[in-house]
Amino acid sequence: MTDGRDRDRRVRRLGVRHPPLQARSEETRDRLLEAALACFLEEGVAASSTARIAERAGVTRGAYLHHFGSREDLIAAAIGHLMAGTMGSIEATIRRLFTEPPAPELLLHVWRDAYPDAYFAGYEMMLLCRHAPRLRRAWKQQSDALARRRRRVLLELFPEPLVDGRVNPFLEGFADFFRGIKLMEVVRTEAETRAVIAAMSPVLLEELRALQSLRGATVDA
Amino acid sequence: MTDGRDRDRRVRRLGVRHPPLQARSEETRDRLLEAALACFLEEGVAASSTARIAERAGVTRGAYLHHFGSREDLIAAAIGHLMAGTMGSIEATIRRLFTEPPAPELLLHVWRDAYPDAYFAGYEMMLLCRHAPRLRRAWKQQSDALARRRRRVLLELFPEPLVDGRVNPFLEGFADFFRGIKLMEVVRTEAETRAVIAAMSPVLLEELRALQSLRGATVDA
DNA sequence: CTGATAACATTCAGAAGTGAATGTTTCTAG
DNA sequence: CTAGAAACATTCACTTCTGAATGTTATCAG
Repeated sequence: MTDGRDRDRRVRRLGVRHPPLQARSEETRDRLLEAALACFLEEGVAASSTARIAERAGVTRGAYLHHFGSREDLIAAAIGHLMAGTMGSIEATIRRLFTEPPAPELLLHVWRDAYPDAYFAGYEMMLLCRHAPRLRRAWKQQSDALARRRRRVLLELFPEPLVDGRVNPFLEGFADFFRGIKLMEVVRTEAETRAVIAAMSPVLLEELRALQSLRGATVDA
Repeated sequence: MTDGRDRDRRVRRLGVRHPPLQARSEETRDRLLEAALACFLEEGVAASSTARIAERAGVTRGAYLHHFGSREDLIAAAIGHLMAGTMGSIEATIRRLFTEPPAPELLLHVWRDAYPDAYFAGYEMMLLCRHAPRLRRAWKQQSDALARRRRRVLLELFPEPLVDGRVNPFLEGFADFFRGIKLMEVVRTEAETRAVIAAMSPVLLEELRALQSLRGATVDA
């Protein structure tokens, strides 16, 4: 009951960090999350028991249980861990989309760099959200943080009035297209995937060009 | 061991169908598959035990076990059942795409009619395919059948040389976009979804118009 | 240096799920 | 009308997973 309050008080008393112990703890936590994501990716979420994850992390099941009260806790944390890990890549991709010339290769690179296999674990967890309110809340919280960061990048590249009106929604749709592509990789060959991207290239690149031409421009009202 | 051969011989001897018994059997099978898909959709594949599915189907666990030797068998069959059930909708959607005027509402209708919630079960099963070769084979077999049917519709609407070269790949990408949209519905409001569709409408509709203008035309070589 | 506490480890009991094994009923061919 | 097979039902044994309970070790404030 009062654990949370006690801990807060202690943390306040000691300052924000107490490195040695805390550091070890956070490393264990990180190892567990990394192992969880790797396990989800390679064996599937359903097949990833907490025991298997702890084993892969090289910690005991007890350590896992110390950090995460339940399997759901772990998954919720894994969602955050995955998103945090891909923030950099997403930021880089956005900059690239609106600075590099929109050639067909650009889309191939986006597909390869910005949509790594790790996303399969994300899709599985996203679908879990459908039936787990707590996971859905965790997802929303994390994706909101990601959206804020994305918006900051876009505000650098575009004048404010344009961002929410045209660039943001297009980027969402653009991302959705690649999410669909990524999902279908499960049952497609790489050649088929490339063919689909190639088929959609003209329209996407055209819109990209149109948006690029608006960079730095301002729109009144 | 010889069950398969014996059965084949018997079927050949008696003709392709022996209705009354066979009918009851197939009805049970269908109920199981329907229940499985409903369960997958409403509770998630992971949470859908064979017992729960049998219960929902209103049959005993024994009946289930008689029809499907393993849980994987059931899922493989469910993949086929889901695809078979959506064939008609897909065919109708394709006809609609290339006959109706490409207005923004068209895309909203496509989203609503051609991508029902039932697809969430499909996405979960698709992701299972990543770690289950048998499921992947089942998926490929079914989706090939679906592709053949789709091609037949397209050949009606377009002269042959165009189908594989331009129309088919575009349709794939078009579908991928909506798959991504559908997937993200898990963590989006309907308003957000509509905004994304609206943002992508111009480019998609333009391409659709371009393809429509090729209907009935022929290309030599 | 010492008590308190966080971090980690081990054991345990209960729940659930799967498929094999073994009945029982219903139907149909001959 | 009867043998036999298919459809359906029940029971059972086995494994696996999870989280609670409880024990041990390492760190730090005073």
